[in-house]
Amino acid sequence: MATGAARPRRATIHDVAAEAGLSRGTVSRVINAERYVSDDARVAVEAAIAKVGYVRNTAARNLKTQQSHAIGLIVHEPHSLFLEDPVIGAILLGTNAILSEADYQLVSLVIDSDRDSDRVAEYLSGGFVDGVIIISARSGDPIAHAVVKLGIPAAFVGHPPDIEGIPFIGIDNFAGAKAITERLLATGRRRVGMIASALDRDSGQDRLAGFRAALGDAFDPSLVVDYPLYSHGTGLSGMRELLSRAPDIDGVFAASDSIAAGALDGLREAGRHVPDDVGIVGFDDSAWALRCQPTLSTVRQPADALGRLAAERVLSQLRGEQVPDSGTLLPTSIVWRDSA
Amino acid sequence: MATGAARPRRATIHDVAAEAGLSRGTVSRVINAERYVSDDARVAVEAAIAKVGYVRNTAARNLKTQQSHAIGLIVHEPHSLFLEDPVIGAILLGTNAILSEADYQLVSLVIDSDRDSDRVAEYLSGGFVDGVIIISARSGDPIAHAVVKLGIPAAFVGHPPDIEGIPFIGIDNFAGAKAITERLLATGRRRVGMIASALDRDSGQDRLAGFRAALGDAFDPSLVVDYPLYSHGTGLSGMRELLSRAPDIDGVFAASDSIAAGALDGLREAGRHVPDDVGIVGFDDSAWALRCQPTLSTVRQPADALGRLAAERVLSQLRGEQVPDSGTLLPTSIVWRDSA
DNA sequence: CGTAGGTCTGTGAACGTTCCCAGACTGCGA
DNA sequence: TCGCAGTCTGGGAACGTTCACAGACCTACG
Repeated sequence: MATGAARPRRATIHDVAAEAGLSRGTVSRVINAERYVSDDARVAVEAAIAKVGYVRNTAARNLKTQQSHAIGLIVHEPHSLFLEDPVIGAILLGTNAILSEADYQLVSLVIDSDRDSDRVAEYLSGGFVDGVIIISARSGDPIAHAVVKLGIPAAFVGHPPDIEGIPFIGIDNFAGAKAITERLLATGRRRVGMIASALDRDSGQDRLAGFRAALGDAFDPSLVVDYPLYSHGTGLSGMRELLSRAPDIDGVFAASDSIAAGALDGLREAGRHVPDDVGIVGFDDSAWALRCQPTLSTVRQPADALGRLAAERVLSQLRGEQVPDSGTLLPTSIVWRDSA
Repeated sequence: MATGAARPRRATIHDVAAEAGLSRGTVSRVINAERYVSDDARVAVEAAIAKVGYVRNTAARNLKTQQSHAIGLIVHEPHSLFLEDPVIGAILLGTNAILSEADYQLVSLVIDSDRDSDRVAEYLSGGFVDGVIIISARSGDPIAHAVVKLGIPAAFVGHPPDIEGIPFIGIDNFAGAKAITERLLATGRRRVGMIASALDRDSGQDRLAGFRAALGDAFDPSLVVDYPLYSHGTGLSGMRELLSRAPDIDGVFAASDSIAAGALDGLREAGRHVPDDVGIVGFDDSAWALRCQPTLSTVRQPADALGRLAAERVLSQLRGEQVPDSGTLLPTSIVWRDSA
């Protein structure tokens, strides 16, 4: 029999009240840790809860309180990348850790097309979530504007250039990119290029700007290629392109570790040795970095902390606290390994 | 201002009824696509819904119907692996596609420790999900037994050896492993080893058994190493161990693509050339396979279909249909590339 | 001793939906 | 003409919780 027996009726707050010889109200006060409950009552209720195996009915609670106790995590990436990108994964884990502590359910909403975008906007207006965390929003993002309009408590991870009124948590992409490029230059490289990506977002823009700032007058626009996605494929194509444009290239800053991994494959394909012929540095210090051959020098970003902080920002708005409108930038650090 | 303005009251079924000049009951019948609604009423209600921007209140619905409209996806893996493993990712995507079509919310429950296990068991008994899909259950799994006891509609992906009464969807690991090992042998390899993994699960066991069957009398237990996790690290350690045990090894069956990727790094480290010195084959045909250098010959498993089918099994139980107690095994195929 | 203020408890009402029943209307055959 | 089956609609009741309110009790102070 696969259909299973009829499930037993779940215990309600009434059963607990009857068992404890008290009223609904008192039980509710114990459950919600409110004031004005005597020690006797508290003990009795707790014993009764354990005895009848009571678990609070979320639907009834949500209905009465007009809240969903859910937070949406909106990710603007293709589904495939969502699963593949270790940075997003780490952010998700951090967010989830904080939210489950606070008894909130995380709902992941992946936006892959304009159709998704509309569906998610409708979902948000339906009150299915009490707040949202938005990852990697692009400029002109309709979802972000819908969130502002609906007045839903929110936080960005990363900083979309054109949206006001929502706090954001990010990293200093400019400083990180500048620092690692300088470090790469310090190894004596003369012809240094970049495989840029996601220029429609602040992360992509700022990493490029940092690279440019590090090079100063030596900056050569023909040594920069760019592609939309932070992906292995971007690195492979980008490296091929750079090699064809400048066969004498001896250093590459890849805008992410996954791109760097692709670039390494591109160099291997072309018979170049890393780091002797070409030095490569990445960005993220994700799971890719250690798995590369040779191991990748990269910029470490605290992805887990980004997720945690964003979640805390949303929760504090939900508690009605005044949240600083401005953003927070977390510091990055350089991890130097064997690829440069 | 980050706190946002007061949100407007959401339209209810009453508003729709008033707008359409009909009663609650009729509106509800239209929404739930029931019989006995006149065309006039249907049109009027649909217009009213659009006009007032009505979205159904899930909490109220769930409360009344005593269902959560959520399905749990229970994954027995460390959090890190959950994000990294492309097979699990593909299963998740397949599951989610089917469930969201049927208006069910997917809730991922990752079990990383015994504490998690207890928490999830309690969660399940709380009625937060109407059904569960269990991935990669180990033998003697307490959660699986709890599910049977609670009578929650469920389906396994993969087949835990000691649990009856729950349908499962799997692949024929034995046949796949046997076939690719035979193909590897056909390239003329003489000393073929295996890096096995997850021997506490059917997938691990069956892949090892298939390998053994393919070798027949030539099977040499000293050429098999095993580690708990399907991971890159397993492949690296395993390859080092195999090389130290049998320096003349010329073929390796890795129990997963991620293991194969690690093994490739191990061979590179030892200066062996693939496929000239050693031929390597993997299992899964995941995103890793194409990214390896050289590209990996492997067994393709329809991970997306596994997820879809498991979801459908659970949904049909929810509809009260009789589901065959037995399992379904989906066929695998061999994808031959450059690593052997 | 009366009263004020604090603590604690019980109860009715409400959240928005679905389910069920009663009843109105229609068409059709006896 | 009547009854009956089928179609359609309206409204009461209930799901399990939280909140507001009312009232009981205790202590302490004038």
